[in-house]
Amino acid sequence: MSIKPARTRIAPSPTGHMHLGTARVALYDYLLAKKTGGQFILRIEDTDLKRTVPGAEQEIMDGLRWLGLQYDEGPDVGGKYGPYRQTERREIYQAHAKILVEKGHAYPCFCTPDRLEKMRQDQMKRKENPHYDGTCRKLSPDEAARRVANGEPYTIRFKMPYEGVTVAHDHLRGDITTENKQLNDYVLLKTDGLPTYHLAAIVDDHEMEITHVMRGSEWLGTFPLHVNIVRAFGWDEPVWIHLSVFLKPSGKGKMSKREAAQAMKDGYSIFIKDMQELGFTPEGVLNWSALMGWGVSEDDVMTVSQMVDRFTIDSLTPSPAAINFQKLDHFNATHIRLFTTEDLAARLKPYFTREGLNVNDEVLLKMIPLIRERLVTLDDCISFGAFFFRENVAPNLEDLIAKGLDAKQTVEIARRVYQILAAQPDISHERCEPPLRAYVEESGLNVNQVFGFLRVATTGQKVSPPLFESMEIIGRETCLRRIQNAIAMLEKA
RNA sequence: GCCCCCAUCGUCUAGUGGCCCAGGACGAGGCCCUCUCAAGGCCUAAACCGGGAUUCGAAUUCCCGUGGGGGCACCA
Repeated sequence: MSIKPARTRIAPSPTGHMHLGTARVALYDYLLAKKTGGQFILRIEDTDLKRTVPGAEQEIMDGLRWLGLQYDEGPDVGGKYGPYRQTERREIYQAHAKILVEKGHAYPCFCTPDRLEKMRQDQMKRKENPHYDGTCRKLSPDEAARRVANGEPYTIRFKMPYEGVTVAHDHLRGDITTENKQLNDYVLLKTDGLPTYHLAAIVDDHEMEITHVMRGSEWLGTFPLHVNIVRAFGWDEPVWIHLSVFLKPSGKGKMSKREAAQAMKDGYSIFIKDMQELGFTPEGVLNWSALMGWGVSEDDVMTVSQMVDRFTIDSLTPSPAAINFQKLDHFNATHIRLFTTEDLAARLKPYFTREGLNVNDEVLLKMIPLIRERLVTLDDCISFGAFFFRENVAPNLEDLIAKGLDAKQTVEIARRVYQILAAQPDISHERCEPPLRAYVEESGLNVNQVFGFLRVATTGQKVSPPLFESMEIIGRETCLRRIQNAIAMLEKA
């Protein structure tokens, strides 16, 4: 691990919802920057005007902030390497494209999309690899300049060597050798004057002094191109790290729209914006995604600061990883148990409020220790603890009836239980459990028959936090009233 | 079709020639604890894709298959 401060960047394009994969790369970028005392940068790659969707940029910024991956430089925070939105940097790319043309590494191309498309069709028909045929590469500089001056629309293409090989070095995969004839004269600058990714990313990474480029392995195909562009400029290369992609849970192929929809049905998502709503925590999501593609030998529950301590780019893994949502549950639940009561209270409150419940802060603080280890997602607090904040509960009659008994027999139990509890000066755990246990003993009933009734009567549900601790929080008056209601229900049955 | 990448339990991974009859985590199963549900504790099953080669010795190196993934745009 280099001790020199690293400058890393996450460079998403605002073309849709922020994906889990983006979050993971951002996390690694963040970890490396923090570990080395460097900077983590957000750059928006919005050069495809047709695909840019309104709000997507904001979603990315919100997503990063929600995750706690605050960038040191970016469109909305500034920085001395700005602007951080590529559409605001078009002159920079045009100037650089010009440099490449002047150095003989690029050339203007006047071929129309129609001609290109026809050319491609012909090549396919002849079973050749689709590639630019080099028509405009043969143009003399003078003629090219004349046609440009004439106002003819043109693109700038990179002049890829026809012969030889390009050796590009990836930190995780070693040297990757590609025959140059496999490569293409890619377009660097489009007719609209905006750059393609290939030019924009390379220029920006250099201009912004990015030291480590982490990106998805879908860029491996054009990796040799990028390396050639850097070399054509005569610049130093960053450390390149191509991360593997995420596969769908079955491991067969990457996540598609269909899988994303299925995940949503199961209460999961691959989009960051959904995570909070589904009750996931930044800690859980981060810890989970960190471990897909990063090999940590043991004790893999980590906070972000622990991740910073342990992170090295050498421990990243190159193989594709299947998404495993069960593991998300595990990490989420584990982190929830690590939160302080106060912290958890603040995080839970919005979910209760969302449910239309009026939260009493004192009660909230008291009930949290009871439900904490039962929560997998934050919104589970509703099913486990909504009854704490309701005036009345509405149990099902069949749940109320003790197992193996009928309504009539249960009424007997209920009355007895009421009597016992009403006789207590308070409804504390210490006070209530012993006499109730004694009653179970002498009546010959089993614990679940008695406690089960009480649980359903007081909480309204069959599954709840520990009974006596819960009753203590619910309070004497409310408990007794709820038991009375239950008795009334049973009597009517 | 062509090119590139990847390959250890079902899944995520540790392992950089002997420490490995392969370790951890999730998940699964069992037991304990127990007022429900959890949590927790203990235990079990579960993997080096196949074939060659190098070596005294290979999960670890090299070849060839096979499988999987990605790419072949004036998209990123």
